[in-house]
Amino acid sequence: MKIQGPKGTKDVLPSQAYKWHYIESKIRELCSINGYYEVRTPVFEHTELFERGVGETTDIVQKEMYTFMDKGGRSITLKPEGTAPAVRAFIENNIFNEPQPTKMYYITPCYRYERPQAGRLREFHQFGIEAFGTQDPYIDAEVISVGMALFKTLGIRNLELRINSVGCPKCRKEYNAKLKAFLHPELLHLCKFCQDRFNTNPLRILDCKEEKCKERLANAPYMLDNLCDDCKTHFEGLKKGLDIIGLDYIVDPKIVRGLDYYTKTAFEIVSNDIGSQGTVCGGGRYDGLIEVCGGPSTPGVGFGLGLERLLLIMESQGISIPEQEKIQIFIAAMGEKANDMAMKLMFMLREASIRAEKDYLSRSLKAQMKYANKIKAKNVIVIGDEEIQKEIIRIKNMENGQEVNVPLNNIDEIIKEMER
RNA sequence: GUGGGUAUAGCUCAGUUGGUUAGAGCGCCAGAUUGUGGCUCUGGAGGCCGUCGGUUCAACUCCGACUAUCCACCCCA
Repeated sequence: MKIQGPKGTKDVLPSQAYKWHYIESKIRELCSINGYYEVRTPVFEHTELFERGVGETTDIVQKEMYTFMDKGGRSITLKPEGTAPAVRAFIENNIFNEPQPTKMYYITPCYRYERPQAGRLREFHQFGIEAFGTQDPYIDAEVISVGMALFKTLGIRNLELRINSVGCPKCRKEYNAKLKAFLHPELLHLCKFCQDRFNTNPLRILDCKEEKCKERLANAPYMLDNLCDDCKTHFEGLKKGLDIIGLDYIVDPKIVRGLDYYTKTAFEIVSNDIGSQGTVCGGGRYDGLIEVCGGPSTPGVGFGLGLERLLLIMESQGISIPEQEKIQIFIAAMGEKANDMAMKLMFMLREASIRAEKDYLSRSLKAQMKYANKIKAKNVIVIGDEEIQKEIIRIKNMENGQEVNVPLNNIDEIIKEMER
């Protein structure tokens, strides 16, 4: 019986890995320019970190985590997101004692037990950044700008930046009461999902796509209109910050984040090109999270960005990625002696950092030429008895078909000829 | 967790109203005079038609279950 990869996982094959390398290199370059430094945290953490950090009531914690007992009887969970582990590392290593803000980024696999669909896997990869230690709304704008800059450098178009404020614990509590008071008499007229949401996540009701719900909720109060002075000032600061750096945005009072830790700023970057899972980047501020995880009261802001979704958008927009480097020279050999010579020559060329390759399947010369063509080798060296005897090899340029003779033992000359 | 689609060669897919040796294109391998690729031509390998059960004289084709996969809901990156 054939063994398959687990549901919701995807191999990145050798012929495709260059796409990931390309995106990762762009990310690292961008983070460096913006002053974010990489943090690498384990793929698994104590379950409690996510229960506290992500929130006990969230779908992620309640039904989507890969949780198991290790042999020491500890409850372990594969990370479902990157922020909580980054926060844990920040606290555990006392980074809060260093000059603030602390700006870090990560590229990491994440695990969520969900039904796979377009743009959603059980193992997926996230690029995220976090800025700890300041409440300045301009750093919220900076964080958003890093996400937007990545899309820009990759040539991705047609994205929408949507921003909102989800308030702070103080004003959210008042607002929740107000919202529930509004919703309660409407409850029977809403769809069954919304009736469930009333208890679990009333904010989500505002985002329901059912027509009848939309009608009933036309006059519902929004968090955005009920912010306390502090949160209101912060949101104005964010908008001003985005204006200053010239980022277009849409204020969308319906944006809700699914993780409990968000406060004030919430934002999404959305694409219409990849099906229903259009949010490619989502994030916001989480001023209570570090304290909840056992650290000193410290504000923070960040985002997570799905790399598979990023790749999907690039694919659907026909954005080309520089291909991986091809073999520079293929060494075709005829006969045992020539094969030994090819082996030696190949390693000498590689020592000189030339991407050289030879035949390993005892193919005929013709088949070796075909193979060289197929792997897009730029040049082919042909070695046979005649060449060994004369100590001269022939280099063929595969683009124009021209051949030249070069002394067998002169690596410099060979390299010069093939770069011609 | 809920709903819908799909399952035939390595890949993308055909396969007539159930009927006898299951096909194509691409890919792979080998040839087209003796030591040279791309184009073309010829040949070859490769399928328990997802699995199990049922209907039938007869099932790739019809029915059921299971599994896998895709898409959508939920939710999220």
